[in-house]
Amino acid sequence: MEEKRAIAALGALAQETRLALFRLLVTRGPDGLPAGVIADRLGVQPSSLSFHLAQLVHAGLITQRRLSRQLIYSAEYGTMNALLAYLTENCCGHGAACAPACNPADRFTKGEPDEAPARARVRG
Amino acid sequence: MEEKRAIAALGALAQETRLALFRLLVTRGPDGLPAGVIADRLGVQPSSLSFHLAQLVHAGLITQRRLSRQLIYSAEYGTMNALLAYLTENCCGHGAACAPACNPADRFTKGEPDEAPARARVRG
DNA sequence: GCTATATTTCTATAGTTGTTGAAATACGGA
DNA sequence: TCCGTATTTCAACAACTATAGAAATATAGC
Repeated sequence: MEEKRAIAALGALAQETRLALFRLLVTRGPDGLPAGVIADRLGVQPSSLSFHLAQLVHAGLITQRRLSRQLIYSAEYGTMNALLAYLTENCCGHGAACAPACNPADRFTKGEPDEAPARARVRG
Repeated sequence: MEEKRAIAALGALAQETRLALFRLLVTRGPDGLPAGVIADRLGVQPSSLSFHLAQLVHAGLITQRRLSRQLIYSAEYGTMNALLAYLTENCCGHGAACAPACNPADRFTKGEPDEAPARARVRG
């Protein structure tokens, strides 16, 4: 990840509504949520939510897809992982980053078993 | 980590000078660097650097200590790790975060061997 | 105590960001 | 085609953030 994209991502997350929004989507996996549901959950006005959604999309942290009349937003895990790697770059020596990839695939393809899943692989 | 502290940390990092500054300190480990050296490396004016250093200190991402006439700044790895955990919370299911702790201790106590060190332990 | 160095604090200014409400656009169904 | 729902875009304003330069503070050595 280059500096500019990292700053965009950090700036996008450094705001109450957007941080809550992103964390909400992170827990939802690839399915995501429609804008209206997000607005209800977070208690923000539609125009304000739209503004924040656009910022997160522009930063590459979430993606948008249309499903009939609704716009569905979901977390972009790759960007988040790249950001974590960028922040921790060289923290443990010689070009290595400490942060591994967050990989929600297991959880959302296996029907959420009751026990905690195995750790995501590093750079998986 | 609570929301307010996470936002403060993200906001502190979402700026060109501060992000470069934090990443510089991350590579230096507990030894850190004096303000003057940082100003030279980043090419910013002392008053501007001081402003940015204060923001990072306030966000808990770096700490300050005095060494004679110099003020030495170093990265606060604990805060960074807490932030990574906060961002990835529940991304892999059931309250678990994917991001492990970045633990520079090995590197800085073993004299930086030529090969890459073992991965930092999770929540170590 | 005086001087030099290292760094911070203060003040002013320019630029960026978030909120609101009203109007516009996109889609689906009668 | 007309209507209702879902969502975005626009414009105006208040609040916050970054920068520069000048003045102030802290420390060390003579």
